[in-house]
This record gives sequence, structure tokens and C-alpha cells, in this order.
Amino acid sequence: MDMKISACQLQGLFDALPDVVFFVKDCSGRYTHANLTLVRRLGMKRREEVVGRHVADVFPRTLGVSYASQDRRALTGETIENQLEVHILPNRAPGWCLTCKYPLRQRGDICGVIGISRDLRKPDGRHPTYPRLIRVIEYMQAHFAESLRVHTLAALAELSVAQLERHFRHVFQLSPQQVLTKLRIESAMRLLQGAGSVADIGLACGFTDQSAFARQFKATVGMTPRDFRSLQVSAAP
DNA sequence: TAGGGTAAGACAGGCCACAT
DNA sequence: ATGTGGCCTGTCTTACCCTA
Repeated sequence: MDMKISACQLQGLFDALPDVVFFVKDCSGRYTHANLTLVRRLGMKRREEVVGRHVADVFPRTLGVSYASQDRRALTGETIENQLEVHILPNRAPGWCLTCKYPLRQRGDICGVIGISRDLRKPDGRHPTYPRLIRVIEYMQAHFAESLRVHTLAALAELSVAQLERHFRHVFQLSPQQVLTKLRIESAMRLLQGAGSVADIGLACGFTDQSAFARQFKATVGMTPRDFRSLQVSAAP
């Protein structure tokens, strides 16, 4: 039996998940489907306010450009899996999530992009290795500005590197590297509210140089550090 | 079948040149 | 001053296989 599920049905199902954003876009980057979670996070009330519009029209310019280029990658057949991202919510609070995007095919031809972004949930505190992993997290929080090696972290937790990787993903949904990136970017977003050059802030957050910082920041936040700073300034009360 | 190690491919860091 | 992109190197992650 060949069962087909429509995008509309999926959209309806995803309406029930308040911590998952669901969307479908056509080749030109216009939304054809959006669950209610996405609609609300865009600061809108009704689905019709989103469907038919272009990403560039519903997000701040710099973000829209970045999401559009991500979509283009998917449109060439690339799949994006569990990319760690920050979404700036309507109240300007940053929300961390993991994004997946896939090309949407119809009779073999790519006709759009389908994807989800799910919020990071609370770590699983009942996992047997949780107490050891917390040691690692605390160490990372204290030392993210330095260069960290996984084998150091593994030794700290008295686990093999392979164990650390596996358990980390189970408990935090993230690899140690992703947690490190999250800590560094969070810190950078704070520092960018104040004065100080972008390059210096990058160094202060553990990035080896300005180039690495800008690249990672854009990949995670969707805009460059400078754009982020000016967005914060323009949105400040 | 859970838990462990390992090899290979993916990915980030580091550096530089050049664009904006 | 900051951002982008290329290229090389070494680290990290994943997929796989082994063992108890």
C-alpha cells in the first residue's frame, strides 16, 4: 500500500507541538505551510499572515538573508541535520534550537524545502552518568574561553571519549562541541550588548581569531556579530 | 544487546589574502 | 575595523565492529 501524507496533515499535527517549529517553503522561499508555533514566534496570530510570504518579509533583514541561503542549500539537494541555532523571539529573548531541513521532492524534482526546529529540552537528569556529565558542563562553563580538548573532558568525567560523546548526546541532545559553541556564542551575545571590538569579544569568548568568530557566529545566530549588535541597539528601549 | 573501542569521514581551527 | 573565502591541519563525531 502506498500511503501519502499531505503537508497539510503534517502541519495540523505539528500545531500540537509548542516546542517545535514546522514549515514548508516553495522554490522561491515563500511559506506554503507553517505550524501555529512558528506563527506565534513570528509575533503573528493567524496562519494566513505567514503563508504566502517570503522568509525575508517575516524576519529581520539580516536573518532573512541567512535563512534564505540555508534554504537554497536544501533546494540543491543538501540536507541539514540538527544544526544548532539561536532564534531571536519576538520579545528579543534568544531561544536555542536544533534545525533540520530537507529538500522536498515531487516526482524526483526538488520543489521546495521542508523542515523543523525543535527547542532544546531540559537535560535528562535521571541518566546514570548525569552527575559525571554535570562535572563536565560546569568545567566547560568555567573554561569555555580557553581551548578545550574532549579527552580532557572525558578524563574529568572518568569516561572514555567514546562514552562521553554518546552519553552527552543522550542527556543534552548536543555533542560536547555544540555545548562549547553554545556557551561561547551566549557569552558573545552578552558582550556585544556593550562596547568593545568584535575581534576582542571573539577572543574573550574562546575563539582563536576574528575570522573563526564571525564564521561561527553567523552560522549559529544567522547574522554577523556587527549586525547582531546593531539589531540590539535599534531594538533597545 | 548493552557497552566498549576504533577507523574514516566530517568538521572546526588556524592562517592568510583580499573585499567591504 | 570587520567580513568572506580558500586551504591545510588536527580534532571530533559517527558508523561500524567486537566483546561480555
